[in-house]
Amino acid sequence: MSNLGIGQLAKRAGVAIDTVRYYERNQLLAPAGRLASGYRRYGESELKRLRFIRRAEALGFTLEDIRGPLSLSDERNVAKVKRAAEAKLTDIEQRIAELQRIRKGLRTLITACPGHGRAEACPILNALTQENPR
Amino acid sequence: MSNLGIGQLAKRAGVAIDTVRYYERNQLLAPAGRLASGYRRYGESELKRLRFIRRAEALGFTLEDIRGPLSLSDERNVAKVKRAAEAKLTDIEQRIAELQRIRKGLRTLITACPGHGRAEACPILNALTQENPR
DNA sequence: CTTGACTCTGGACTATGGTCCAGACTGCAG
DNA sequence: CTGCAGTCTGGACCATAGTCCAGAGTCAAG
Repeated sequence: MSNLGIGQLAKRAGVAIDTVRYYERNQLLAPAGRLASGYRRYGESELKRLRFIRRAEALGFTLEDIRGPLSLSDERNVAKVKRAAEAKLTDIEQRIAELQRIRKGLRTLITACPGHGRAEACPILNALTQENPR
Repeated sequence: MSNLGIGQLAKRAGVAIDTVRYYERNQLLAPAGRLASGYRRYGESELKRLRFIRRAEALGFTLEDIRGPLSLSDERNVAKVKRAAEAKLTDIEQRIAELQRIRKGLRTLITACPGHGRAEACPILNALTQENPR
């Protein structure tokens, strides 16, 4: 271990090989060391970084966030990381609120719709069709 | 009214001209009638359809949903429309649940993070870095 | 008839996060 | 040494929902 080809690294991190190269191209991963042949070589630190990225994604961070506030060089900057997490939380809360608004609308319409009969009796169609849907 | 150019139609429906043409290209709108010059002409029904599409989008339907279950030919099929609305509700609820899971994780980490000091004392960084984050 | 606004077309481009491909080269086991 | 698996590169492509552009043609007011 700790001297991995790109295939082994990808497998251990649970990502595709192309994803590793994509991350390198997009500065999420530092350029890998190379063998004389040009083959990339990785150690434990790259594996950790890759797992770091995956966990950050699972917390709702975009790759752009990870490139920026959560970048390699900032992994030790606690204050910046906390601010990034707070900003992301605000963002997530707004998305939840928006989806809840949509859910409420759908629930209201579904409850009121008999599921058969004339289109004019279907509140879903009416809501979509009328000038002032409610 | 009821004999509109694409510009008037777009303005009344509150969308961009390019969006109207995009919808036509993608079968969300039937091919428009044409003048001898090739200019598209629209009436009230197209305006209604366009507004229908916009409202459906606001309820979380994708253009693919609108092309399918909410297509022009199905606007009168109450049972199908209700099923589509129910499926969309389920979808929205799953997205909400996922975001709530993420929100919970972020809140826990933010609350526990002092916002300064050693990186090792920052639960956000620990969660992202460690093998078994919690 | 001129002028400016409107419209036409096909195709390129945006952001996001990758995925896939061809053609060439390398590493390693037998 | 052969052969197969692994890797290299640059670039094309996916979905989503449009947006923008150039170059050409058209409509309507004055």
